[in-house]
Amino acid sequence: MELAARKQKILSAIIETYIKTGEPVGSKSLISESGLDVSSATVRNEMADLTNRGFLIQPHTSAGRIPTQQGYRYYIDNIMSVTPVSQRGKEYIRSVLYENADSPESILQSASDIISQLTNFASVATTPNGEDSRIHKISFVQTGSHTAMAVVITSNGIIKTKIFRCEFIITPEILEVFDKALNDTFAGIKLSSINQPFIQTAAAHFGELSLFMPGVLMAIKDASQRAKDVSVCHSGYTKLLFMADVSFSAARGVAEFLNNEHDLARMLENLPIDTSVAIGRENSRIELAASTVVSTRYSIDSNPSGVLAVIGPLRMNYCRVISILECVSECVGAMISELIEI
Amino acid sequence: MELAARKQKILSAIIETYIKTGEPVGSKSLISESGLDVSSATVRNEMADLTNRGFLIQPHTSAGRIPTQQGYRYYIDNIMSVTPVSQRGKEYIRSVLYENADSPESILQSASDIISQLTNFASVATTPNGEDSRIHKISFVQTGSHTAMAVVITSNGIIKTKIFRCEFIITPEILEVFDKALNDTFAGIKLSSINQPFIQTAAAHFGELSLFMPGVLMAIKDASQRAKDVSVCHSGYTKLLFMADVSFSAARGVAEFLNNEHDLARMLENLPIDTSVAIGRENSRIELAASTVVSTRYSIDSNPSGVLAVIGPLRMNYCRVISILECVSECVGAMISELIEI
DNA sequence: GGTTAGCACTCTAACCTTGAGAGTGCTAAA
DNA sequence: TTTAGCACTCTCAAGGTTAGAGTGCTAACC
Repeated sequence: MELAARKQKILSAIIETYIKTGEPVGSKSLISESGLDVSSATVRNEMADLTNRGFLIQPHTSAGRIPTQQGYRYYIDNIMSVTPVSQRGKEYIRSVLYENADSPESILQSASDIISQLTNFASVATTPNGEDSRIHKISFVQTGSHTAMAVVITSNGIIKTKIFRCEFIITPEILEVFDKALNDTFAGIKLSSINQPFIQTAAAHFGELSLFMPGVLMAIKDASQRAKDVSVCHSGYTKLLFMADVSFSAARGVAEFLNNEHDLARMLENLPIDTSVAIGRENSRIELAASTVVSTRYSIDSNPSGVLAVIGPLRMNYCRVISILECVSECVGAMISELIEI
Repeated sequence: MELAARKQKILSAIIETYIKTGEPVGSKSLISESGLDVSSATVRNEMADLTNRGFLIQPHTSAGRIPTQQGYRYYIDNIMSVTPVSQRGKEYIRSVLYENADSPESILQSASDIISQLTNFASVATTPNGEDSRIHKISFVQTGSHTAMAVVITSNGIIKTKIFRCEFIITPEILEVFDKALNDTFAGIKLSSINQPFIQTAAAHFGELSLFMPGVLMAIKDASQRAKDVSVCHSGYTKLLFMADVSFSAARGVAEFLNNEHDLARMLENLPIDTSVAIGRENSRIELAASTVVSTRYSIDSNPSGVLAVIGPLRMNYCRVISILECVSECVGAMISELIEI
């Protein structure tokens, strides 16, 4: 549905005013604020039409108009143009991310923090999906007389550790045996194929050595599992409380959904590759029917990987949020790519 | 201030009814619910007296009474008796904690989770203070051609890792040199003395070897720092939203305080050793003036260590919360002690 | 002296009414 | 096609009313 130029202009002005003020926008206040060169009556006619077509609604007869989900959608798709973050802003973002650039997880946590800080909304970031990555190396560190830590390093740079316990006293020699046997067995194996049957087959393969191994094998399975699973960093959840135009019970629903890492990860996994905006009921989850999720994926070595997203009310400065997300995404992608190459 | 037996009985009945219902308790409804063998007029006289003495207040003239901070205090100190968690409950708690019993941190996270789940309030748990503990061992794991992970194990069983980067290509031989040199230097050193000057002295001591070491030394300093610092596990923060008798802005203040890990850790550090209840303004933090913090410390090898705490409204079932906290505390202490011995 | 029945009193919460203000849609004229 | 004008609608805030809950006080009772 194409809108005439003036209708677009009026829709745009209403949305931008509403985003700024949070108040329903009336015909009179609109012309005084946005410098449209027509009378309020003309604006009223246009508004009535935009309302009929579903771009605006009136909370009640004597109130101004506010944008509908469809109104925001049209604005985002056809009117809004995103200006990238300024050079100075970009440098600031990069410097903040750089402070904790040791591991993908810490970069993503910083990313989530800074997105939340800059947008003032809740923010989440997922680690790259490890479904296709493989075991690169397994190492062991003795941590006690009966305990040791397995360190699993994957081909996509994720490092997971797991402490395990043995019935017998651990010696450097035993760890060496573990190291050799397990790297022989696991190196190059896809994380997704390390499941219970695989572990059992491996144990059988080790013969009598396997008697020593239940703890080790479970530790490796656990660490591989966690390396494969997408984990979710988040920041600024308390900011959800201050989404004024959302009811208390809706905020409660959102908070509970976000705290359920499993469901959240699944929803984030299904988001598209490009920057996208899911407004209200466009979201796949009913809990988010009164929220907007703006998301993008960062790329590692040009392959789209994890998600960065902002969760906020429908009424948000989409331009600003998208530009921040894209800037952080670019920096995160570059940093993680660099981290893995080395 | 000692209260006569009947006054105690009435105060107790009012508090217990109020905790259950959340409604101000009137003289008439009190006798019908709590089986006191006197008339409502007598109860009214006693209530008037308890109000004069500061144990109760009336929200307004025509409402019933609700307990004041002082009322709760008297109830907790002189009336309430805590019945320990049932055997079955205890077994349940232990089994949940056992699922993730690899490290102190994971035990404490599970502890926080289960406390929040059982009490339906927000819960926090701190790791043991590492101020007095020492470096037990440092190990290295190669993670990339230019990166490696330092693993710092402390005398109190905390294990921290930190990835660092070197300008040169890392080989097993180099890591061996690091291992030897650094264990010689750091083993037995108190975490609290590993600061910037110490690192510089150590670097000077290494002579030309130190040129290779800036990344390593910083990694060890960082890991030691984190092993020393108390870290805070938390759970159920969203439950703060549903504390009905607290205003929205107060909930906001609490949420923001809890999200500030540094201030929160400092407050928790200053809590007493025994189980304690800080009601409303008894809390050291102004943000918690409308909340109650119930806390206890778990003991590692009979030494009081970190804190387990519940943060909720004044109106909570203190009996139940205290018994749950003490039960979890006992289990956590035993598990961490066991973990370290091994 | 402690306890109780009775009663006047107070206060809130819920409801209604009212008026001001904001914004609209429609109509007729430009 | 645009605009001025106007009657209309609806919300919000303020003020008023009523029912109900709970109180404190007094006088009688044990």
